Amino acid sequence: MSVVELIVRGPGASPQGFGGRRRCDVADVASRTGRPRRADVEAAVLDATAALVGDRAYAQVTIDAIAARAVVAKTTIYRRWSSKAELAVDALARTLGDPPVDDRDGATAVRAAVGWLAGRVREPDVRHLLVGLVDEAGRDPELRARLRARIRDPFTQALCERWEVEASVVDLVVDVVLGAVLHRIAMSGDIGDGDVESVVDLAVHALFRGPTVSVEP
Amino acid sequence: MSVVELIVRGPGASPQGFGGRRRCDVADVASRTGRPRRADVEAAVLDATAALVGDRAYAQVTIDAIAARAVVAKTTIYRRWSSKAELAVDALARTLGDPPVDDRDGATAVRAAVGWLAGRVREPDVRHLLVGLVDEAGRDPELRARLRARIRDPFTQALCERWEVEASVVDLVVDVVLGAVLHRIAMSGDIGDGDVESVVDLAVHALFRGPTVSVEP
Amino acid sequence: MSVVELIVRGPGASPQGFGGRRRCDVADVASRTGRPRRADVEAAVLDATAALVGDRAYAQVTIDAIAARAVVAKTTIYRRWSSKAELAVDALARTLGDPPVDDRDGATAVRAAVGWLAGRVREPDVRHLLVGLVDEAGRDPELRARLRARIRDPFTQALCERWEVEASVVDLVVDVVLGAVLHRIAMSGDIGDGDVESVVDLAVHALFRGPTVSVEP
Amino acid sequence: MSVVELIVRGPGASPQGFGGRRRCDVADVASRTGRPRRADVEAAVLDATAALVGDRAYAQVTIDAIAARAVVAKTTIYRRWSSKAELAVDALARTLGDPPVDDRDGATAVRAAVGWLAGRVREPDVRHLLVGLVDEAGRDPELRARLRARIRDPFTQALCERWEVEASVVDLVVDVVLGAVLHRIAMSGDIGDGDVESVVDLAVHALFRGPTVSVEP
DNA sequence: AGGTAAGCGAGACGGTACGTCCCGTCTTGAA
DNA sequence: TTCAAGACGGGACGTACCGTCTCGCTTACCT
Repeated sequence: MSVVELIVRGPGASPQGFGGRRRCDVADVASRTGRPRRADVEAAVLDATAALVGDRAYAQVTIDAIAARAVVAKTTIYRRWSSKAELAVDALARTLGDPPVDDRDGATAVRAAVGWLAGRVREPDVRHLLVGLVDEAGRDPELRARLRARIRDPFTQALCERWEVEASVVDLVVDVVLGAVLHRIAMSGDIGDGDVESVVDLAVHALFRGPTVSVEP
Repeated sequence: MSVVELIVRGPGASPQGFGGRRRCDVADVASRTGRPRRADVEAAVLDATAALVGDRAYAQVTIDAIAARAVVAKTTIYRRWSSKAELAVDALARTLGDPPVDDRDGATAVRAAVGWLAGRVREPDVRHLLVGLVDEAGRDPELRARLRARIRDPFTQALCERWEVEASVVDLVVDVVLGAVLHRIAMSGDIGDGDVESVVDLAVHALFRGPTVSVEP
Repeated sequence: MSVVELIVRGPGASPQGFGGRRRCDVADVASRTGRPRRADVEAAVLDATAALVGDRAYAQVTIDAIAARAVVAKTTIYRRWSSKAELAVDALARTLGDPPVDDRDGATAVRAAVGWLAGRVREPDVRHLLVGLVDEAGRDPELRARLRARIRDPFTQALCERWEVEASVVDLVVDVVLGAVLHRIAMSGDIGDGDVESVVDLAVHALFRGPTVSVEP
Repeated sequence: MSVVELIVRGPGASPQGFGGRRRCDVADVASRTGRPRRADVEAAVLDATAALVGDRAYAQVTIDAIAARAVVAKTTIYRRWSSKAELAVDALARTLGDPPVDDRDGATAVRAAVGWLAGRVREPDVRHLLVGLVDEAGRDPELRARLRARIRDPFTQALCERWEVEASVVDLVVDVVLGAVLHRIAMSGDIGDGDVESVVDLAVHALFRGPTVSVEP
């Protein structure tokens, strides 16, 4: 089961109450009666979101524009996602994708996976989505949980299962890599390949040596 | 707009909107004529911004609320800062402050300084401002430059002058620390003291060992 | 904006501001799709306008106040009327109403109708609206046309059809009566019943004698 | 003593309390101490006002624009006139000017004077000023008084003195002529020469026959 | 085959904030 | 004192999105 599938389905249907009255979760299509939902809407909307977010920043992308681009009514979007942020999380998960399969042994493969993540977050669409969500997550605990569950956890989990490293340390590594790359681009507009390498090395080093490093002058 | 300017541009050159042009930078006080700007406005607005941003997130803080809290007209704010972002940068610079003076020798003092930065960014006001600005910086190169110049450069410069480390490496350290802490809080709502330590150690380690680290399993 | 329109114009053709285009005319209800406009909004807004304009002058009445009084969002007003002036014309037409039916023969009835008009324009709401619009009409040809079509023409037409007088002469009579009454009140704050009589007589006299009168001392 | 002089001086210095604290009246330059007022400011400001009001409508002309055009500071304007309306009245009086001297006998000369007034009010500058003031006069009794004293009364008075007609009737004639012409232009954008003639004839007829006319069908 | 329940497109709606414009007042320094 | 210059408080403007709602129509499943 790919991370994307896991994300879209959710790791346990997680009906933790998004949306007051509506049934906004994409997954629980359980209802048998009535006209079934158009199957292609979800992908169209998610792709439209990612495409628009590739050009302008997240806050500049309006729901109306997404709806227009996806050739879908705004109502149809809000029927599936209760807010722009929720939609963005799904769009991000879909755009981000899964790390490539890697048959190599431990450290090499782990480094490659972290490097892949660092590379992905440099892309405008991923970056804009993530930065926009980080902003909104500051004022919405549920969004934080969703973000964790859909973006960070799948990655962490994959690494843990495959190469037996501790989850909490991997979480930190992910936060360091994503945070550092995003912040550097936010400050400078871009980040050089060398600096990406540095950040990844830094983080992965911590992964294997343990997080705490003694400093001698 | 001075009369001289008006004469040069010709009367009726701009059929409406005299006085529309602004000189928004707080710094270029150059103008010697006319009523001088109230000296206390800047501090009042900046403090009001920081105070409001301590409670809710940056995007939730309206210019009207800032004006009301600073007991100042909205127009007065727009006369000095051309946008909310520009105002936020100044508020952040003011709120952040300078690292405490430190007489100790090299590594210890550097670590302390970086640790101080990590601690500051955990505070709600600094964090909200910085996260909000990172979001907006994605779509505004000038804001990026401003952010660099007002927030990161002073810190970097202080470290470089005092303890002779390379600026580009310090920049990276700052980005790693800020990025990692912000991202962790965005994902988890909080960051433990231990994790802060880890991140600081990680970054400072790189500072002294050089950025690139070879990894052996 | 329909999906079809969007497709024709191309996706992303207008990078922001979807839905920015308005169809402000209250009349062209043509659109059959979408949520229908609330039927009671128009009357509520128009009545609110007339009521507020009865107290203070037209320029003092804000759109926000009208919206508040009509218990309607400001955006809803701007969706139907593209400007305050357009709204005022409709409010004026509604408030002014039609001259009372009159079965009497020619001159008597005509005089009564003109007298009715003179009486109506003395009322604060009609007067404030008309004076405000006259001011704005000076800088807006479309508003002039609208004003003619909605206010003067219906009255003129009614008189012409019923009693067979020439339209151009009736137009002049209307302008004389309205103009004179408004101008007198603007200059003096009020106009006596006798003067109203004089003005009406003056105008109606011209109506039947023809407009040009030779003067011998 | 010309009407303009009469207007500028005021028919008795009339210190009826415009402006709370300031001494805004142009006339009472009595003060002996301090720097004397620049003599040319008044004409420059009044001319600038008339010139600007010739292009755009009264409400579109800002005090800043007038100040810029007159090459004068806004403060200087407000030192002499307490509001835009008061300034406009003076500008109107100056622009309007006096009826040309006329040695002919009674009716002919009276008709010529009224015709001159009708012609003046067709000019854009006079018209815009007058219409704008009529609008504002609706909400300001003092402005009404000023308008009467400076615009209508001098004209009326001149006619009364010279040809011995009753003031109240002349007032009505003036209101009919000005009102009708202004209203027609407001409605139609222009008024033909024939219609001006008609209006003048109408009014002057009333002047000599007495206002009330019996109507027989 | 008809009924029922939901999906869908379209767009109106309430609400909030924005950034601009202009008014009339004020505060400085120089004349 | 006057004047130039321009900051200031205040109020309204018209726009932009958000997320909700209400229509009429469509499309499945269930009697």
